[in-house]
Amino acid sequence: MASAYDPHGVEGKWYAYWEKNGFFQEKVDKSRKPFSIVMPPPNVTGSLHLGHALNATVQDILTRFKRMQGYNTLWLPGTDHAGIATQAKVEEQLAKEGTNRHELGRERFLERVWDWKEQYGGRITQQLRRLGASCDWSRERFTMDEGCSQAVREVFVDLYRKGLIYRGNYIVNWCPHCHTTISDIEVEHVEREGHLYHLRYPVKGSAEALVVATTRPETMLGDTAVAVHPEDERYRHLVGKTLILPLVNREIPVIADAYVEREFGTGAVKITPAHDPNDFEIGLRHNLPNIVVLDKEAKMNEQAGKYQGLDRYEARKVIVEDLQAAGVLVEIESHSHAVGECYRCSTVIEPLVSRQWFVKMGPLAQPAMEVVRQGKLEFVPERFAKIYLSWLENIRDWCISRQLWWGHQIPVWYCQDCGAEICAKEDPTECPTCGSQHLEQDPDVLDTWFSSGLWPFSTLGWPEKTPELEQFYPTSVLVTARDIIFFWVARMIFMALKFQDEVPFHKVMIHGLVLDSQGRKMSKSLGNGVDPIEVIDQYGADTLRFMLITGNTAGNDLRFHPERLEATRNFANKIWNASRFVLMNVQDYKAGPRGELTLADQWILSRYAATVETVTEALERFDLGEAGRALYEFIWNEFCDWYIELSKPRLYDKENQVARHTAQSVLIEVLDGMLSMLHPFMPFLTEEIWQNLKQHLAKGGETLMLKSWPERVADQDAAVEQKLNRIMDVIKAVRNIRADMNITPGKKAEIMLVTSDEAIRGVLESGAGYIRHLAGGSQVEILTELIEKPSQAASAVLEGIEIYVPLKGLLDLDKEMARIEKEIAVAEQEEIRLQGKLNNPGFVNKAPADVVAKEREKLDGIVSRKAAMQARLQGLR
RNA sequence: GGGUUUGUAGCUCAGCUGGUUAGAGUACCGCGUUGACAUCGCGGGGGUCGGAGGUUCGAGUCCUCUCAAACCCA
Repeated sequence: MASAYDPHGVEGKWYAYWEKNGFFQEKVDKSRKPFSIVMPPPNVTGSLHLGHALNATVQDILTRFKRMQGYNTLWLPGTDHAGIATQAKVEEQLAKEGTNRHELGRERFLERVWDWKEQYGGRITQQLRRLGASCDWSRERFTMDEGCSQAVREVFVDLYRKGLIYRGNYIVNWCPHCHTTISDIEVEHVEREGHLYHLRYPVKGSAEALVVATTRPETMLGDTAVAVHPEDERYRHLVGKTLILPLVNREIPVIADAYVEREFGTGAVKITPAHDPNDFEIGLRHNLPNIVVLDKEAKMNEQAGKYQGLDRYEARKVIVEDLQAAGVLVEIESHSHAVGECYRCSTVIEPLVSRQWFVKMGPLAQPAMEVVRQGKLEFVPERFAKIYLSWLENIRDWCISRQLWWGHQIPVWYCQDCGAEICAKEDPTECPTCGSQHLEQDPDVLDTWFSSGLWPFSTLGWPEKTPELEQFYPTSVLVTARDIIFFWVARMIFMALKFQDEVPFHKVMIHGLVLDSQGRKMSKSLGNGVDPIEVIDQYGADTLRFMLITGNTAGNDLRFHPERLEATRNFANKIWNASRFVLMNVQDYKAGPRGELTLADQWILSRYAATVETVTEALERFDLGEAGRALYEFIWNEFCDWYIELSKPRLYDKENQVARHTAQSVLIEVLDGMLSMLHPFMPFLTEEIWQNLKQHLAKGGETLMLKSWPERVADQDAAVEQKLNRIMDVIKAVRNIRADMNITPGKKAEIMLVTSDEAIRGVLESGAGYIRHLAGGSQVEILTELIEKPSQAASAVLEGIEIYVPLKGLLDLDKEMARIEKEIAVAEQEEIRLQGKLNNPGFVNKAPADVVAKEREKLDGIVSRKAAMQARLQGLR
């Protein structure tokens, strides 16, 4: 084995081995408890980013853990057809070829998209393999595959027939760049500097005028009213009067509506129902006409008269000039306000009234809120339940039609002869009303989230009643980032409740976003993205995985710091070398009953037991960071720093084969368990090592990933741990002396330990060898008392133990006295603190007896330690 | 405007239901290479836990207010 771990070659080798042998696949097995996860499908156009890497790592850890625990495990992968994104990719291609989708026609265009998907769509799933994802690729799904499409049809038709899907003329978010509607949550609100234009609208038949304030003067052409607050004294007399709309000379009414904010602008708002969602609502309340003045390119249309053909921003300029010339413009104020942008292309969206398909949310949202309120579905961390609920409480109907070609085409046909509207699971051939065969399908497709909303059950075979659906549904947990709670999580929940009468998953585990080192979102435009594949190439997948999950706590965002990768890489190397040490020293090991366990053996087995417990419990509650940290500490600080060192004398002692064999057996046992627990976190490294270790194990197997999870054995031994802790304290104290006294590590020194306590004496005697070995002792002498204190010795005092390191002629007396004085000062501080506490009647009377006893014991220890140090100081003077 | 989160060592973060002298990694200082590892070992310095009140015998941890930052919603 090389002296440093090199992930290159190792990772690909084991992934291929696992996948080829079908270790990721499990058949439905009713005799075992199921554990299932459906992967949030990444966009088929996408390539892996760190967010995916974190998401997949979390799922993989949980899956590998549960698999080792013996659950019937399924982690189902797949990709999302990503309507706009994918269509845009192919349109880009076509543009390069000098053509476009309209020239190609719908059918040929879709062929091209499928071709594209076949060719490039597998990229992200290949990248997930690099990460070590142990999902069952044999069950990989795609939101547009046959089964998912069938489910979409089923759901659409059912909701349509129940009146939960309707078509209507409403205001929607139109992206002039993507040429499609987008849903409310696909609009990002961005704070922008703009202007507030004050315009004077004359009152008909009067010299008076009403001044309105607006950020979008160009939409005035579509104004159909002006609104004021009903209780606004300034304008009360004008309500019901008629205004003359400048430039177009249309008569519009002054209406009263409580929506108007009196303090904002002039307190009078122009109402353009066709181009503003709030105005649209007001328009409905007051029965106002909608006048659409912008077209699908966001250019002024024929309703705009002489402005027709102008882009909305050019139109603004021209109209403002005209208004000024007409004396309508009163003033222009600077004003910053939130502008809606398309989440994909950042084009300012245009609210537009048009005819679209909607899902009626009220009846679907209610049960979706109930299951969370009743605890049938839990969010981890639970605070995300609040965000989810408040969103559903204010939900508006969901616009599901998209003016794209790539996606699930809406299963509604219009009869060209009688005008009938047909919604059917199977494509109809003739009109059921008039028998005509002139049917035309609605050209729009469904929002991508409509199909991903069905993901937890469509991927398990629904609408068929499959064994998979029966065994693995509801899924155990959904793991996802917090930014798609609305987009996706909520939709899966209400769809599942509607079509399965059951939650889609028992728990939702929300993790944070991966940010750059300055805390900014990673984005293409900022160029601050980090490619996980590059990280894997450089450090290995195990390092990336471990760094991602130990970086912070559940639900919080994580800043990406390259230095942390180095630290984790070092940890991987540490494991590698500790394992290398074990393997090098067990070459001759033969299984068989071991001899008596030493204190060190008992100690590491006790610590191991505690670690199994901590790690298992942490994983059970999805606290991966805690589990990872517990493993890190056990492996580095306990196994490597102490146990390996403590085992060396026995391993190197050729005289005592029983002792050597016993040490070997404990090393093997602990290493085996340690690798098992670490496997979900660092699958490649652990498999590589374990394959070398398994020949020494009673229970081998083909792969570590199918090995059973270490049992939670309750043999943690507090007495043993206390004993070894005492020995460690002595070793640390001697090391401390040596460092302070500049005794070079190579130089051995005599160590004298004095104790009058029988029990402590026993412990020291059993640990004398350890002390000599780890504290650089030439010999260790244990005395009950010391009549003549050595004057030429450095010393330290522990509870019940005095330590002397004789330094013939080398002792710097001043330095030694200063050392002791400093120690005494620290002890005194502590004594004062404890005395104060124990003299407080409130504490003594009200605190639990064991807490008080502990404090008293501590004080006694300090007092005697201090006395011993003072005596020592006297002796030196 | 409403909501959520964060504020602990120079930096990045732990610290579960309030109870040892508040931890780790990294950085820094000193010593060190004979047989797991210099991607290492040993030792060390460094924090009035954002601020102010309060509850409590006891607060980094609970409550109120306040300051600062990030994000979400309107």
